[in-house]
Amino acid sequence: MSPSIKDVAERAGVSVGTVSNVLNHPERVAENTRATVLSAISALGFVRNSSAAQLRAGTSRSIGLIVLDMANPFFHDVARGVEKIADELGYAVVLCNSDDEVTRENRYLQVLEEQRVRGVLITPIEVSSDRLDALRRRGTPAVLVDRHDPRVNCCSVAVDDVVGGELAGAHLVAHGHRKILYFTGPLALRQCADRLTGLRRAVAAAGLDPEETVEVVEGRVMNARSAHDAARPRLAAGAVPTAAFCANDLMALGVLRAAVSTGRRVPEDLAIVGYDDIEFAADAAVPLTSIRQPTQQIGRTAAQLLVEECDNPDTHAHQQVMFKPELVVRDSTGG
Amino acid sequence: MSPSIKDVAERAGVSVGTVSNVLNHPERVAENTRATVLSAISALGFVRNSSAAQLRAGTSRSIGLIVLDMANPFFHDVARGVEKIADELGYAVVLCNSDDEVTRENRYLQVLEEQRVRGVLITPIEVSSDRLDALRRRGTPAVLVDRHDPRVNCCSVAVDDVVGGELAGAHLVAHGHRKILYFTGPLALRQCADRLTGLRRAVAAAGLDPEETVEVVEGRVMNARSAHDAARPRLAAGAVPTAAFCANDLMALGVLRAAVSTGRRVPEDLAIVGYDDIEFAADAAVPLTSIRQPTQQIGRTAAQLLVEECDNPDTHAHQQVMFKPELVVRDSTGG
DNA sequence: TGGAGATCGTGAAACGTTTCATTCACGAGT
DNA sequence: ACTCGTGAATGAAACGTTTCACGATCTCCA
Repeated sequence: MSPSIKDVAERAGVSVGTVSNVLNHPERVAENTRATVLSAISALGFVRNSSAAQLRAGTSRSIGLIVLDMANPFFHDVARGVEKIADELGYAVVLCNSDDEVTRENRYLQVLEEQRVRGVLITPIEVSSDRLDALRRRGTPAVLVDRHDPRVNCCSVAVDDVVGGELAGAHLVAHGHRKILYFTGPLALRQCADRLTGLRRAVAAAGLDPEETVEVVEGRVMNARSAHDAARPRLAAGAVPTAAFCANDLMALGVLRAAVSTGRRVPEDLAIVGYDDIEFAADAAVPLTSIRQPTQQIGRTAAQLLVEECDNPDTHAHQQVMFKPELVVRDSTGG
Repeated sequence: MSPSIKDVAERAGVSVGTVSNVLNHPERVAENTRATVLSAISALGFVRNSSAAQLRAGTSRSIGLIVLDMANPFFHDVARGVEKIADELGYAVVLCNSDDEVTRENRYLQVLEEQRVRGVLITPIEVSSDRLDALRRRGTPAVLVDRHDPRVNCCSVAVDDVVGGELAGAHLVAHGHRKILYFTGPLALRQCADRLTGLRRAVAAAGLDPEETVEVVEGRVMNARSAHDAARPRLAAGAVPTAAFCANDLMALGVLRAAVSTGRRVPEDLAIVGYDDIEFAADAAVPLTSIRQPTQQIGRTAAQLLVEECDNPDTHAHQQVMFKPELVVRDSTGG
């Protein structure tokens, strides 16, 4: 089908080894031979067959990245960070989207292993994955993203969600709020539970009773619609809460809409704090106060850890990196 | 390093050919041999080396997808549609994000060609790409996504932006608006220009003078911030326009924020129509009327066209598919 | 009993690279 | 005149599969 290195060699009147050298070690071949070969290459439209190259080389220069959900700006930024570092270090990134489905996750792990990637960056759907363990046992390093390994068996990079909850709680309490709604997804998710822990801790630290001050509104899904629906009845009644903390920005937007449509002013009648500081947070009708995570940094660090492990499999020591989130104050809490 | 088919064969006491058959044509091998081989496989933790397989097979079962910007929900949905069809037809999708940089686009085209993908789906950054032409000339089919080929040399799938502009214009005119601001990105972009053409056409169709009715506000970038900044002075003055049409939803959100912060009520004082119908449009403080494009459908159709071309390179005839967008009415125009 | 099928399994070739030991050519140094 | 060294190119082996023509073994029936 497409021309091979052999065709190029023939046309240039050299051996295949020389053509290969032109491709991979240009300095080893004399000026004019190189020119002849290069012109043969472009005349024939030769494109290297990476399967053959990789088969022979035995090792690839690529890493896999499996994210939970490409629609989520968080993971998009993580991917950006990963690509940046990979680029610098000469690795290619194979991007996979598990879409929160275990079967997809497993399929991608299989594909990546068949492709002999050097390592894998992954936000696993479940805390422990047999498929992932098997991969690691066979010698492909993995780094967990936005998760921690309960057994400290591999590197991981995450953000401290308890601190995030505390930042939000302290901010609201400092503004005088004494009745705070916490809109959250399933508390079975570590992230949701940790943020609540932080919120309560901040409330307690201010000498208030968490039981009395914090009301938890737990929903199944974490989108704007569900938060809007959950918030409406609690706001319509002219009720007590003066503040809402939401487990992500989408939910915060939902609460904001509920406030607007029930005639409550933000932040005068209701202060709102979101989480993630997605792009839209700053551009909401009332710009949202939110908790920002160092997303790109997460990706960069994860990639660095992975490459470090690939390059020094023996001396490598696993690390659990934990970043601190940061509070971004905007109009929704009175700026 | 990792065990090969040969190790498996040895352990199972069969030939390599038989192991290969177990992997690829299980029906050709007897029940018990198959069982022996399978247990050898799992005992050794054998994972097929896809480089070798592909090298020998000569052809891969994968297609490339190069999108402009993974952060954009539009492309995310397109990707979803592509994956769905590819899945059904047994193809793997290699996802690439050119991030609007020509060098990245070219690098990915190179990588995909080296991997011998069967075909490429791409939203090219520039109308014509030499690298892409070369790829096609060498026999890798390509389908354009959200773009059209000026020379009708390959398949393409896009949406009619003129119709989108017309829908928005007709809707606003029907609601009595006689002074409409059009917030847009560079009119050099076909999409932006087409939407304006449609808007003017609708205005003219209602017997109004487009020159007088439509005021164009052209910005360099198409995000919420820029639209907000451009809108503020034009709204603060208690000025004439009663409606805004925005070239995308992000800009519409920016205009909405400008309206809220200058005390204009939406839709009473200012009606707003966005474009794309992104997820957030429905969840904005005032849910946005918007123009919806059949995004997943675009991805599905593009994938089908590509696979069709891969499977029947000879009988294949290029098609330029053009979908019609649809108006989604919500509160921001008085629902 | 022999022969025709059918059913399974074998073994070697081939895919397109990279690598590396080897050869070649040619000056320089003694 | 000879070795030595150096820079350049060669050619064959190897990477791990898949494929395919060919045996080997069994079953069935005349």
